[in-house]
Amino acid sequence: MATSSLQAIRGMNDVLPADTGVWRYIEQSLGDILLAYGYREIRTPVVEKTELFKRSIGEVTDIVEKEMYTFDDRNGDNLALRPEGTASCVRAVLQSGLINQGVQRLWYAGAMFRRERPQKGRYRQFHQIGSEVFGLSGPDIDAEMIMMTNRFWQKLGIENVRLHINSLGNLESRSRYREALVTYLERHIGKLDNDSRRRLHTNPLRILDSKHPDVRVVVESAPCLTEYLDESSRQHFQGLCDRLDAVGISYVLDDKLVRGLDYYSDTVFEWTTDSLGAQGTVCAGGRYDGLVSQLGGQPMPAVGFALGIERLTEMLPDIQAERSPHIYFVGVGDAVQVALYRLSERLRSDIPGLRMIVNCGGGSFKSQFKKADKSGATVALVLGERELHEHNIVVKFLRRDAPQEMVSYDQLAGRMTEILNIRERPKVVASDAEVCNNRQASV
RNA sequence: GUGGGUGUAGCUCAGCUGGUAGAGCACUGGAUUGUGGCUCCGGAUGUCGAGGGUUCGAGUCCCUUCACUCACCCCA
Repeated sequence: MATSSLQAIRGMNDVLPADTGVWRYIEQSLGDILLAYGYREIRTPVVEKTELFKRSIGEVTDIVEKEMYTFDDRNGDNLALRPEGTASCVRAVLQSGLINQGVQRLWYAGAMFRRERPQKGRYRQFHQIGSEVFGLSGPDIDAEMIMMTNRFWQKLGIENVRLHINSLGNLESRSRYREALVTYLERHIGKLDNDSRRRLHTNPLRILDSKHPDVRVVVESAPCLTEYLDESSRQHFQGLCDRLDAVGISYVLDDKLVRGLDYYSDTVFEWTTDSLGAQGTVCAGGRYDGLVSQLGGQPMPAVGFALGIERLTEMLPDIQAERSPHIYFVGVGDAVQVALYRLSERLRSDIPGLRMIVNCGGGSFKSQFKKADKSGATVALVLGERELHEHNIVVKFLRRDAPQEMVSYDQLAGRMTEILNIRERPKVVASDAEVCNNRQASV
């Protein structure tokens, strides 16, 4: 790789044709499940005012302090590439008034940006699929989301993931706990590493999931978050556990699980794996009942989660979606070139869903057949001078030991349909409204 | 931001104590002048990541820098 100047930005990757199939497979599979649970898609801009993220994620989090891509717009606004999806989603829902139109089950997918040092499973531009629900305060919706994510893994065939759950309690109990924790940690300050000391007064809960061995020992006997929960938080959390038990989803109660973003309260959860090295979190989320009002709306309960697509792609076996062409159309000789396109275009019209590569750039029979083989096509159609005169086409099987056939122009589409067993993809419905209309029409 | 490892052909890599590049795969042409996959024969390909230094001479040694990668950190 000698070209140095025209490279992609560090930590921002191309997804090449060999991999786009996996991406599509993930996006489509998860999109289907979200649709099945009644979640609707929302799309928001990649750029927002920096202020939005400061007020939601938290001023003293690492994301806001040192990982955001920010810049001044020409009018003086300070803007940022979004480091996560929740803040934008809340903003959009407030701005549009959707928040006042009853319960909203929403999902989004898109690129997020954090300026971190790249490593396995962590990139500066990465892609998340996430979901946010507004207007429900009970543990039922928390459970629903976890059930839905559980279904993601089933659908994708991912088995080596574990669910961790915890409750952070409401704002009051959390700040009481925070005080107790700080008091405790200050007594053991000698054993804390620099990072933990720095956090002691900015984001002390994060010290709980430190990987530093000495710090872990200190944390072992720290005050327990669970003991500070009030009755309603306890009941909420118990309600979640009961529902997970009921559907047979196993989980680890992890009282050291806190999340890095400030806005979480009560339920937090995390799906992790040990097959991804240091970046083991595949999907994470939780409840954030305070965020909507924090951003200027009426108080409104909310839950959400996000998952990292790159991390999923690395956990998936090579599921090469069947995308090879059905037909490679070989055409040799100047005289056949016009007829070649008359036939191939007619064939495309006659067989919806047909995947066909028409040879371009000329070449001998031999070289065209080599390309046909390499394309992975099931059959080669052959049009040469001879076929042109006799008004027929040679059908040659590339993957099966069968004699080649001679077919007339008029029989071609019929014979190809027999051979290739093509299923047309179901039509995508444009909008929810259209679904309703269709339903009424068919009643 | 901090540490470790690695940068040689499109890909995977070899290149001993310094003597100015090689293999396999892939690509391409032919054997087979209208038929791919197997076999055989031939061909093209490199600013040896970049810049500087030491040396008669640097892929090889030294410095700087960039990128990739893993871990810390962070988090999806």
